[in-house]
Amino acid sequence: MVDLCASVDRPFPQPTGQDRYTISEVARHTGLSVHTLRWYERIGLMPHVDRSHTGQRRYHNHDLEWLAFVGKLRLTGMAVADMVRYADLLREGDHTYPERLALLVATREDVVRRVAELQSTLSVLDFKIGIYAETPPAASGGEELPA
Amino acid sequence: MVDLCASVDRPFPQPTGQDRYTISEVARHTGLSVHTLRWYERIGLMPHVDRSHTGQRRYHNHDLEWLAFVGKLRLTGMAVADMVRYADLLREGDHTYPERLALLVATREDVVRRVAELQSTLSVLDFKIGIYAETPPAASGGEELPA
DNA sequence: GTCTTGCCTGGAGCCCACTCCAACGTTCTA
DNA sequence: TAGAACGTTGGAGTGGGCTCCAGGCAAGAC
Repeated sequence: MVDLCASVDRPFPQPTGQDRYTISEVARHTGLSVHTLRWYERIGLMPHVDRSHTGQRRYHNHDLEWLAFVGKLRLTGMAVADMVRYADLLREGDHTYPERLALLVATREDVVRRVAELQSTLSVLDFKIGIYAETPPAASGGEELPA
Repeated sequence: MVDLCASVDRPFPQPTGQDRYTISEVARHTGLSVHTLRWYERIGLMPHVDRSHTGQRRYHNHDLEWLAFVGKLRLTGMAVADMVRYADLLREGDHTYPERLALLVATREDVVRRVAELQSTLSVLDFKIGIYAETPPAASGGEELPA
């Protein structure tokens, strides 16, 4: 892809909106470390990041969007290997469409299940917290157990 | 604590309800591996498990209850180290009451935050899945990106 | 007796997702 | 021209949460 903004190779800070970011800017923006950004690239989770004429990474807005999506997948608890799989499928083209959809649907089901699990832990926690709230510190009533 | 069921040292399977379980029975019951059960004990997450006269572990119902609670904490995503901390606090007695309560409340807040995060990933997933559902495989319309 | 099954122990090993390191290059500021 | 600040690489290290292993004991079945 031709870089339309290459006239000035602006080397430093840059308040966003320029579609040409250094690795540390992206780190600040995404909350990922520069280590992690480079690692994502090495393992194939981040496709072909553009480089400046001196070989430094220059991220574009579409890279930030991809990273945002990856961030969401990370929040779902999806394994990094599976995200790499998804990225691979995208690269491979249209015929991988069913597998990609299946991956997303499976992930969605996972998330729904995990939400339910968390809700169940919430009721246990609320029950315990309720006991603590009712019971004066001295008289430990319905307590768990440790000897 | 005196073991009221010790007359017969029943060596094998045992359908639950006897308040005297071998490690493999507990593993089956909890879904944890025997390795993990021993490991929990080593790191102080499991207090003083009773032993048979030959030195084998004999779990009681209160141990199963504790393990069930630990299982819930595990589902919350609480670190094992924090669970150990909680177990330690219980052992230390009533004066640790405020810290225990604080731990549970903090965990609860964590869970609530995680549920919100998961809900937000759900809407992203649904959006993507929607795109896949609308778009015929051939014409990949609003796709993410990988080059 | 010996075979099998189940249990014991301490310590090593494994997988995941980073995280850091050494050695070096590039560019801006003074 | 020097120094600071940022960037590059491949490979090693870290921490969490298990997981496995070797070597051995105990007890029922044949």
